[in-house]
Amino acid sequence: MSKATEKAYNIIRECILDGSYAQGAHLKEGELVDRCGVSRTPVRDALRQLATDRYVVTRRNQGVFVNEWSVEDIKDIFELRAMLEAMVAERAADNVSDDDIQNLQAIQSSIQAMLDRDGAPDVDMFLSANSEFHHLLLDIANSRALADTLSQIVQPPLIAQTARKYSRADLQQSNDHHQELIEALSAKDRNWAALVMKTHIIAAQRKFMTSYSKAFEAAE
Amino acid sequence: MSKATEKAYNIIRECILDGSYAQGAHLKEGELVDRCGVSRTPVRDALRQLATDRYVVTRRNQGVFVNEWSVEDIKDIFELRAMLEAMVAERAADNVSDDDIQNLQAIQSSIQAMLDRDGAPDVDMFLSANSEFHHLLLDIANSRALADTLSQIVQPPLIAQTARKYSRADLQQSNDHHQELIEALSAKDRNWAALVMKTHIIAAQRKFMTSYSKAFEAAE
DNA sequence: TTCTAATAAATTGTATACATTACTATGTCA
DNA sequence: TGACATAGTAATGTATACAATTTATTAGAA
Repeated sequence: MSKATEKAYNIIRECILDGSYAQGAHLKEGELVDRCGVSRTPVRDALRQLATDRYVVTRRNQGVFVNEWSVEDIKDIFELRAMLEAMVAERAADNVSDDDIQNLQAIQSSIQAMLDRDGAPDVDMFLSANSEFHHLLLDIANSRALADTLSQIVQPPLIAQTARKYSRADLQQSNDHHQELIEALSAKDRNWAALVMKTHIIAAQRKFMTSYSKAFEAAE
Repeated sequence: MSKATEKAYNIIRECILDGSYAQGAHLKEGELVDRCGVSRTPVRDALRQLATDRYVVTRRNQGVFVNEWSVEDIKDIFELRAMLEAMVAERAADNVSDDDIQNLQAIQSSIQAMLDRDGAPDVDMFLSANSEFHHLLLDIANSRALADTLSQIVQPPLIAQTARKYSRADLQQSNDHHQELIEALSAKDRNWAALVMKTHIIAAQRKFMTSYSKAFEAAE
């Protein structure tokens, strides 16, 4: 993405994530031009990219609207993601090197160190390290098809929106899963790795769905 | 997509599919404007859409290039598709109605009737009926996440490019798989359905890879 | 000759004016 | 009052001019 387009993309994306534009809201190009300080051309480019990333949907001659996700949609996304990430884990188990193990372990340990400190857990740190962990796995799995597909599945705004509600216990469980996954990879056991990963995602789903269902019901 | 954009999209896509633009070729906007008879704006929109559909890749300040697929990439795509379509089959088995079964059977029978006729098989008819069959399954499975994901996985030009090389026996086997899938769905047996579907895709992969590998080697 | 630097050409990125389409409000008729 | 037609407004779609960047060409020096 070029400079102006990227600027518009980030601003609009942030507005969707923080709720400035609610689900189903109509994003008007003129307004976005004012808000982003660039002309219509990069705004339109940004909107196309946001459509690719499923933040918005485009309707011909009508414009762009914030994508709406039902509870069923979210369930399906997690189910799909569990399957895809399990596939990543399997392939990673096939390809993994000693160096990879060390790198994964380093991320896991850094999260653990954060969790062991007193005070409120640093959720931002967790989110970025967690994302790093999964991306490293994707590298090891070495499949363009998987990487491309996952990048468009994991996006949905809703996840980023409510990921901050995890408790310390939730984060600890997640990092325990990471640890067990590293064991499975060290053993080059693709079945074990796949099952740990499915567990990991399904556990995340459960925690997400409880908080999301409430938010969803409250919104109606 | 709007009128002009759609026109440009179809023309450029066709040029990629028929090889006018080879893998890795640089698609220049100026040239495409001449070829499509529309201005740069819709041409650029079309290129963005082709990027989301994985026909091309975009490099900042450099332009758009025809996506290149290695043999490994193609393998991974089929593997991924097998898994996704199996998931579709499972969910379809859960949701399927009597009407759905009849509609699927109608498509299967129309393909069979075509195959039973003398002379060369009508590959175009097969491709469109086959696509109809899989889309109907996707409807029955009723998952936006799956539908969105599959729509971007099945795209790769290469498949459309060499699908025409299937023999009558290949097409018959494919339609036999469809028939068995309908049986599995009638029995509402999600495991059977998933396995038949995986078989279906893997068989297609095998046939595709043999012809594609040759084409790939010849091109070097 | 080969590498580098400067410059020219070509290409993409951005802004904006104009065209077309969809939406809204108003007023008329049933 | 309500439905429909119509005019006006506002939005998206398209074309084009201008800016920034990259790529190609040329000239010069080692």
